[in-house]
Amino acid sequence: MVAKASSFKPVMPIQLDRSFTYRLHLLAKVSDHESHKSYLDEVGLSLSEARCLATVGTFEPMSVMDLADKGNLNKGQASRAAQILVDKGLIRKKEHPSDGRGVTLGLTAAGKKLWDKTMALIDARNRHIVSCLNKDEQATLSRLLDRLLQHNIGE
Amino acid sequence: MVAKASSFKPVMPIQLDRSFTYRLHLLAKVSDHESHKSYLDEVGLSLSEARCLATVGTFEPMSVMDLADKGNLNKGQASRAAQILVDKGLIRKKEHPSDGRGVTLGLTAAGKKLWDKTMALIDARNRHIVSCLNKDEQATLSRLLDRLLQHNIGE
DNA sequence: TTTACCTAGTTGCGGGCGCAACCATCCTGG
DNA sequence: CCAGGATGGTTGCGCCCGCAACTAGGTAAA
Repeated sequence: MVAKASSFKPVMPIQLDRSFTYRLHLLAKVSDHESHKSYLDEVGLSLSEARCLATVGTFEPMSVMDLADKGNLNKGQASRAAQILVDKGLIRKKEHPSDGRGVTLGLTAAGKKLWDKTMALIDARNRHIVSCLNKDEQATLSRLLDRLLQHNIGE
Repeated sequence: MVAKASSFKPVMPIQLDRSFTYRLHLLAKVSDHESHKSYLDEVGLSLSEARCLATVGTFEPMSVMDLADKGNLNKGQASRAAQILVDKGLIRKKEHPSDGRGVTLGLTAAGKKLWDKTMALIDARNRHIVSCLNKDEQATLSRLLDRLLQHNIGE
């Protein structure tokens, strides 16, 4: 007999590992994990550091709050992420000219150099992850993603 | 003039917040966050606890390694998650009959009751998250997800 | 001007997770 | 039998993140 401790499950209520949230969570985890390794190898930055550098380089000059918005972080995390990159000499923190509370984040020269490499890496990762889909399928996925995001953000 | 600190960006190399990894990461984060709140409200379990309970209830009897496999956790996390649910009186840990190292995880009576509620919740969350798509679109998304997972797992 | 709120940013705390070291138990070959 | 390796499970450490408290600087109204 098979281990008897369990009750019968004649019909599985839902297929746990077929559910959207399960697969979505898994795909994001795998994708993040691969990206993390890639960024660490190629530019010596963790996933979150690379994302932060990419964001600052793309939208500079920006405040910490801007970084939080664009990077989908809370302000605490944005503050810490920025500080890490400042400590690494990749971004610069200046005081805001007219508001004594605010700061202005921007790339240093070293940061700019690494930003170029990082953006290329991010691009490569993005192309790789969907390389199993043809152009049409990629476009479809993109549209569905947008719909899902719009529907699920701020519900 | 606009803040001068930044260099010109005549052509944006890639649209950071349009990239697949960005949107995927964001969608998963939002989805997990909503699920977390829902589970906490309705059954008093965190996201990971609810997932663990759902998994054990679906596949019991199972070992800690089985839990790690089915729940996409490493064995450390699986061990801790199981212990938390044991401490909450929801699952039971028995020693494996023939292998002194192994344990056998299964639901307690209280765990079974909460499992029912939890599975209903997970089902509701899953239906809600894709409720903005019609049946065809959901099926398409499902197929694309599977392709992406197959391509990106163990690359 | 002074009081009360608002906002930008920092920091402490705790949970989730990956990783690696570590035990205990088993298995296999000599 | 016993030495060495494989395997199941636990635990310590560090990173990432959400949350909330806190500081400091603005702002508006009495």
